[in-house]
Amino acid sequence: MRARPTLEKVAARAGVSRATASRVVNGSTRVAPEIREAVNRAVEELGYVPNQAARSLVTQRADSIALVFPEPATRVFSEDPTFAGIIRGVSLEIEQADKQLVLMLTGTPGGYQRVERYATNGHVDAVIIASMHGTDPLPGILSRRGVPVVCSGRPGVPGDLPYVDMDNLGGAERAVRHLLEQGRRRIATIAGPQDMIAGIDRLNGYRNVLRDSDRRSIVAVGDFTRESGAVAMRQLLADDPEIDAVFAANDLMALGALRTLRAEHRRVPADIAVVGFDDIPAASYAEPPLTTVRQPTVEMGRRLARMVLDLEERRQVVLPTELVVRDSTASGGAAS
Amino acid sequence: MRARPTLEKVAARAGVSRATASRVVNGSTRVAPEIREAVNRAVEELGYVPNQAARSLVTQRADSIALVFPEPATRVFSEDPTFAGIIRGVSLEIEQADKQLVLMLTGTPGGYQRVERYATNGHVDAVIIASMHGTDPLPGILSRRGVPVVCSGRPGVPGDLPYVDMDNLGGAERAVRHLLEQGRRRIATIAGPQDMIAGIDRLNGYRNVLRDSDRRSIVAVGDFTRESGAVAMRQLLADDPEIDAVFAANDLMALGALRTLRAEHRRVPADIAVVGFDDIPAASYAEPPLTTVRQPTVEMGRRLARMVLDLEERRQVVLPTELVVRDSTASGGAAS
DNA sequence: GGGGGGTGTGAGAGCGCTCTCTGGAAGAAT
DNA sequence: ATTCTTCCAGAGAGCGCTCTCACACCCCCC
Repeated sequence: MRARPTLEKVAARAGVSRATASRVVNGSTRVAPEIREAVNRAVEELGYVPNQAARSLVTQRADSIALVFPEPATRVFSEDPTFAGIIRGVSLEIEQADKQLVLMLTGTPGGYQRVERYATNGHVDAVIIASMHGTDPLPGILSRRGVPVVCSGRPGVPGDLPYVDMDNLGGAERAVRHLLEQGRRRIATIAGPQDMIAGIDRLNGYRNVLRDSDRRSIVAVGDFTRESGAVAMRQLLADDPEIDAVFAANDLMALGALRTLRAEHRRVPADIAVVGFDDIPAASYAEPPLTTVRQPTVEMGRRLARMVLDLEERRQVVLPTELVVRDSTASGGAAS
Repeated sequence: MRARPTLEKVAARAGVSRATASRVVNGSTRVAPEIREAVNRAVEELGYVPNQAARSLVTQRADSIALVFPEPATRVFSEDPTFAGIIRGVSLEIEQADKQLVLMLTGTPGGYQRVERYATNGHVDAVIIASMHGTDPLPGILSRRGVPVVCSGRPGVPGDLPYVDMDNLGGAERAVRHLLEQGRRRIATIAGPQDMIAGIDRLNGYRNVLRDSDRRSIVAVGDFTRESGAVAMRQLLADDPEIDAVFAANDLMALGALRTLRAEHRRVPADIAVVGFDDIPAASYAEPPLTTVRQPTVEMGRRLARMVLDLEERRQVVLPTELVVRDSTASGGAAS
């Protein structure tokens, strides 16, 4: 590999000082047009690219952003396309800002310290944390150490940490209201883990709507996996065989529920309607296609990135979710 | 953010020179034990962390590795857990080597130039390319520019570029042989895109086995999406209604085929057996659970990383695949 | 025509680190 | 006892860049 040209060489070729060359490269306007031209030509001819390390050393900026997936997240990583969407969104914005995206999956339990070291270290300018558990200490720690941080999902501990969240509450409310509108009478829910904000909010949304309509809640709790959805559905059916609708707190659990219902010979949507949450690709291919609540995952990634890049005014953003109606809640079924 | 301590401060506190402090920090053995001890204590007390930029500037190494997903890959990103597995594997090894993982999704068409600039730039020490199309020019370009490169998947153009590939050929052969052993007579395939090595190899595996058994090939081509699998299956059925087995070149297409078969009231596996490839999570939850060929994706990621970290002897590795038998190919079905 | 203000360029320090080179002390060999 | 070798620590250069400061120059106004 031939040695890369330095600013010095560019300056020499253009017949100016290193300082002026630097000014041109960094887009300063206070340079005479003809000189700017000469420097740009030299840059072009030599194929000059600034040395990031040297630049960082003096500017104290790294021009890179860390995206951290804490250990619990890495486990579901492969089956949950939410993360893929976030990564894409973040990547899009980071690329536009001409910075680098450093991905950190804290696979090992000790991974946190590694992240802490790297982040407090000047390696990265800011950290985006795809934290699932609201009680995750990492955002607080980093923030206190002076590292700009933004969380995907509202942190559980109240405070002024910046975050981008989905409207889980509103989405759940809309989903359950939709079931009511379809004439469903006994509406159960398969809730998510109650130590995750998303799980809590979605259950609250369900409860809010049922309370307003004077119906009682029928709740089973899963852990966002397909298997737990199947188990929860069995339990729900055993508890109350009259159930005619289920709101699952995510699609994976809804898919599990569908499986149980098939095994128990309950027709969907004729006997029982099912709604999920997330709108993962598999939802639309389910049998029957699953009504669900869509989340703007790529947009979430973008906003997260924009926030740490200081392109965003607000420090706390909640993105709207959208009900996607498919066959699993088709109306008229309740009449049978 | 309080100023981070420098080596100078550590040296002062330990009562040694900067050079010696540097030696200790970098684990040189040629330092007296008591001095090493003193320096380590100072590091501890001050919470010293080396400045990577300064280090890179002099060592000419970036201590970070780029993982590049070319544009075509980013599209399927969200539905294909293969990539998630690779990322995890790479991340695991990189973490162990105490380096950084820079993720680059070349979302925009112009993204290639950005990757090229970054890589030839000293930003990263090496590049891992999750290239899907065998004819991707990027690996060759970077390699010629002196950047260490390794590809996930065998490059289409013959040469000595390092790669880690799955045993697509062997896996396909085993799958089709399995169908023969189950007594299936007319075995069709839904092939993948023929501009991807994985698509080509899997089709060749299918052909090899059928040729050896004097059966004729029945081929439809898809593009690895669920929808294309459904379409291909319809076409296959129209072409030859006597088909009693299908080998799909990936699980998504197999899932699509399953959907078509259900719509056409063909029983699986009684009337027709289905095999997929990849063993994505959805395969085991399909109706019926899908027989498929498992790929060691995390292991692939690890090997890719180890290769660019020079921890691997061989420059070209093919990882074994494994047939996972589930209900979709249960035997006896052909008799009905 | 001389002083003030503005504008564009160059000189040079220094970011924090590694690494070579030199020097001195201690041990081995004659 | 003297010289040679070995080993360890320190001095200092310099990686490539940015940025402050000083300086030269030109235009305008009184």
